Amino acid sequence: MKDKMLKYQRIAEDIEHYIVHNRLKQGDKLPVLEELRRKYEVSKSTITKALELLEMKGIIYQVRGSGIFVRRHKRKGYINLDENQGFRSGLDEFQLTSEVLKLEVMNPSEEVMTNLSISAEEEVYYVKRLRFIHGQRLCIEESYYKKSVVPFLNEQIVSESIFNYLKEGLKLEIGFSDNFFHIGKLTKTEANLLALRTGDPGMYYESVYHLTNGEAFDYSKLVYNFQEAQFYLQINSLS
Amino acid sequence: MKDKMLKYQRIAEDIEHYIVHNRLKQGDKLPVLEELRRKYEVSKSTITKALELLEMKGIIYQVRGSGIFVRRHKRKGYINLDENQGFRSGLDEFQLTSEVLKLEVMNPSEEVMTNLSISAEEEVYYVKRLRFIHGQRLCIEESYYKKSVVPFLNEQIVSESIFNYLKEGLKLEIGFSDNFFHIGKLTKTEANLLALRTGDPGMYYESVYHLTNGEAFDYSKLVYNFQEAQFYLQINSLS
DNA sequence: TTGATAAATTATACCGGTACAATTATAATT
DNA sequence: AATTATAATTGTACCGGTATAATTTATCAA
Repeated sequence: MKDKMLKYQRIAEDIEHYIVHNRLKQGDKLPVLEELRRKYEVSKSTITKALELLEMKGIIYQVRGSGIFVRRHKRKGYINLDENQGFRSGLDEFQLTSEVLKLEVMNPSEEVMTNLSISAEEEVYYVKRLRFIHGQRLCIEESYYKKSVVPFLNEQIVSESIFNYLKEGLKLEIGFSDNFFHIGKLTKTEANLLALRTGDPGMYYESVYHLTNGEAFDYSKLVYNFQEAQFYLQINSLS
Repeated sequence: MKDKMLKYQRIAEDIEHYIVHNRLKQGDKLPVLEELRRKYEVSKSTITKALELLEMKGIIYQVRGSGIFVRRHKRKGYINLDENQGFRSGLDEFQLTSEVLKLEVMNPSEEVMTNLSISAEEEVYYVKRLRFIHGQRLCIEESYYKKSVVPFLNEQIVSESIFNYLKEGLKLEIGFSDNFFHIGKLTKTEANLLALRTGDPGMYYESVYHLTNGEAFDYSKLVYNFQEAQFYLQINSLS
């Protein structure tokens, strides 16, 4: 769990726990920087780094001349897109299960080659799953993993959280992802899998995940059930 | 334009321009940190800050021990949700126009009171627009602005970019926003406005915008045309 | 040629300092 | 009481330093 956590990470985590544990709400004031610095016995810049991390995560916001405040929104039950590597929603997990429809090694199609920037020779794992949230059909998921990065997958792993396996098992570090989506009408096949009707609304979501060194290793296509899926996204002004 | 730009902002902008101007692509290497430091004649930490900003914007990624690389995805025509304050898509703007359906001062409904954290007495501007992209119906937009923050709006302002007016005209600084969305079927009224059919797919998108001091000032509800709207979202692993 | 080992490169963590800008609290003035 | 000027608070910009971890390159041995 704590492979050798950095100071600022540990502090950020501690402050987040403090916020959650004490049930602080939007706008509540945290101790001032200098006070935090004394408490954790680190330099000012380390505290600043920790707070910056929390700010990016949408946990706090800082106001110059004023203080450090808690940032929280009220709505529950939304999938947080900011941290959708395995659908963790802050601290309380969603109850997700999966039915594996297909698992095989194959050569990439044109589409997969483009999105993963690989040649036709390079092999990929293909995983097709039906995912459930609280027992309801949430989405159809088709994923392609570079075999050179993810050398082994089996039914067992794939029926649980793949990203958890990638991080804990393979010690892969995910750096960033590109995500594309649009709305459309379900085909007959899709509708059948989601227990909906042909032509019903669906959200088509594509992701390309990259390691910290920039290498793309996973291309995934999802089709969401319009009745079950609702999303949250926090956006910070960058300046 | 350059109210008094900070060093790291100016440098970040310069590097971004360099990337665009020289048409660098995904994975291209930028000069090493020490070289940039010499070029811009600033301290290491200022360069670091500039690069951090570019990294958050999804322009570059950095690899320890290796270097600084350009991050670009290929797809065009997607609305970038990361910088959707007025729908700027990087450097090339979308061709957006608006038809104003309603503009008035009113007292907030329960829904608006909740989302803006205000009382029934506080007045808000209500703006309803139909927005077009390249002449096609893109979305219906209903926005509520706190009158205490946005004291004046007129037909002229509202028919153009409201956020541009808020930033340039009122010098408001937007800090962050909470965004919620889900998929559904269009009502008759919505379908009429978007020139679609009742029951066609639609994306329902809600935003709450906050100033840098944390105060919520704008609550907006959008309904997107499924045929026109496609979205892009870059997500960085935070650690 | 291969594969292991060492060295150089490069970004990041962390320190502690000064200066400054935005806000808030206090005092002075009307 | 309300306004205005002043001071204190507080987060941010920027500096330049040491140490370290990840990667790449160079070196050496088999």
